[in-house]
Amino acid sequence: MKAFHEYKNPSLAVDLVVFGYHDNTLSVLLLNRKEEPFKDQWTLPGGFLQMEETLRDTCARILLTKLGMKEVFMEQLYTFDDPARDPRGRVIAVGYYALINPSKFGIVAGTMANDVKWFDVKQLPVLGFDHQQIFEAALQRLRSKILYYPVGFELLDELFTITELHELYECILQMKLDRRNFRRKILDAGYIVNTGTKREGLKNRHPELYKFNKHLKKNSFHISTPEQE
Amino acid sequence: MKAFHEYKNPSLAVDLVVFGYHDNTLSVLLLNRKEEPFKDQWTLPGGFLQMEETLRDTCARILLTKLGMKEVFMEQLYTFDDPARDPRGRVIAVGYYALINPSKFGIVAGTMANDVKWFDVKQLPVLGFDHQQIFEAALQRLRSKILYYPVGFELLDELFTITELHELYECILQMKLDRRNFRRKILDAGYIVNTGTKREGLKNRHPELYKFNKHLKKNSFHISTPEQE
DNA sequence: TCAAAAGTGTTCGGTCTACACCCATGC
DNA sequence: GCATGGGTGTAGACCGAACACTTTTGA
Repeated sequence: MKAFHEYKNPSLAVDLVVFGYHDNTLSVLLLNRKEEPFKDQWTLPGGFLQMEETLRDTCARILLTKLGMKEVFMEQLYTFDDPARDPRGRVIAVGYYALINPSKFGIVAGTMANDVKWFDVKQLPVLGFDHQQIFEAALQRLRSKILYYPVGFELLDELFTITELHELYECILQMKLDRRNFRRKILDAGYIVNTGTKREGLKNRHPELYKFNKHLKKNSFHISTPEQE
Repeated sequence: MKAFHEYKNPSLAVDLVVFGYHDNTLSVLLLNRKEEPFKDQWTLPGGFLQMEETLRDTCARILLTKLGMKEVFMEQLYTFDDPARDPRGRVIAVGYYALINPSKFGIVAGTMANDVKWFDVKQLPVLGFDHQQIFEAALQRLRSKILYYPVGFELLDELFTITELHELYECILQMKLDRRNFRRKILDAGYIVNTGTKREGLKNRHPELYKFNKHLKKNSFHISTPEQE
């Protein structure tokens, strides 16, 4: 057996799938690379792990320095190890996904540097490296997670109406959900709390505003979908 | 930005949670370390990634060379990155779990080298490194996966009775499941095929032998548990 | 008073659960 | 024939899906 330090090590990177929700559209944040390889192509934000960092630290550093975001929801996805995934050499990438509310950081389409851009998940450009694969894993995880875990609140404002939450679910899952059954499911699960206030200034009846219940009793619910996968 | 090769890299290892099922007991394979750190303590089998290997390759190499097993079911679990998880230095470990049928490899308790041993998952010794955490993640994954994906067949012989499959489920989930409802659920899902043969030589009625249906139509089922988690 | 969205309740049908009964075998 | 486990059926509870009606608001 070799001594501990004799092993050659691949580089270790994280790649981030940053989801944002705005105007009834689920988007992903992409960077336009200014260097080879994949110069002028769109890729996921990412970076190399520093020796003293945890993987979460690395993600947080990238989110803060490259994108100006902090304290966002984040979860590890999967570790991607195709030896050919990076033409520069052997790089193992740990995929993470993050959920952010774009309005919190004042970065919406058009106002950002032209090398950082939100893309509708339904209309992604060709991505460099194996980032298409990482993106797909993230979207799949988000879609299955939202069915049994209250993950949508990370994407909305602190106060929201049930209709807004409903639209978010339909947008992420890309399917129609019965409005009334959705409402009952979410309320029964105890995930949201009525604040007693209403959203004003709308044309029609003023809907009640809810907030996320951080101290919920039950720890799971289940939104049924016609095609379980 | 630093040039590509200037980054220092942590070591990259895999750690394996190898599950085996025998005599109505779910066991994990542990190694007794002969070196520091954690000398004479039990740990999960593991090893460092070689530059030309995928993570699966590394797992397969460890399984073959250390344990004499090949062509086993394997799945990536999670990547563990606590900077203090290995006292020798910074080591990132990608956890994998494997499901094997001990009778296939002729390694059962007592016949193996005394530094390799099966332990009942209910009576594990204190583990070195962060291997307790990795083990727990693996057991949790196995328990949730078996509810909707036909993963138990990796642990059984090619031919098995429904009662044997039922006992396996009860053993892994650590709960009683109604015998008759279990039978219907499994049969309706189409996951097993009646071979027409029967297990002979038992005291009572000879049960029918089934095999796993590799070409199933539906791709999911759901075993309900009293306490959904 | 009308259109449009928000809020509430009810019916129907399938699925899961908790059972009881018969069948095959070895002793 | 009897003890033991294997195979099959069924009534009731429960839950989810589909759907209709009333309420509130701005114009």
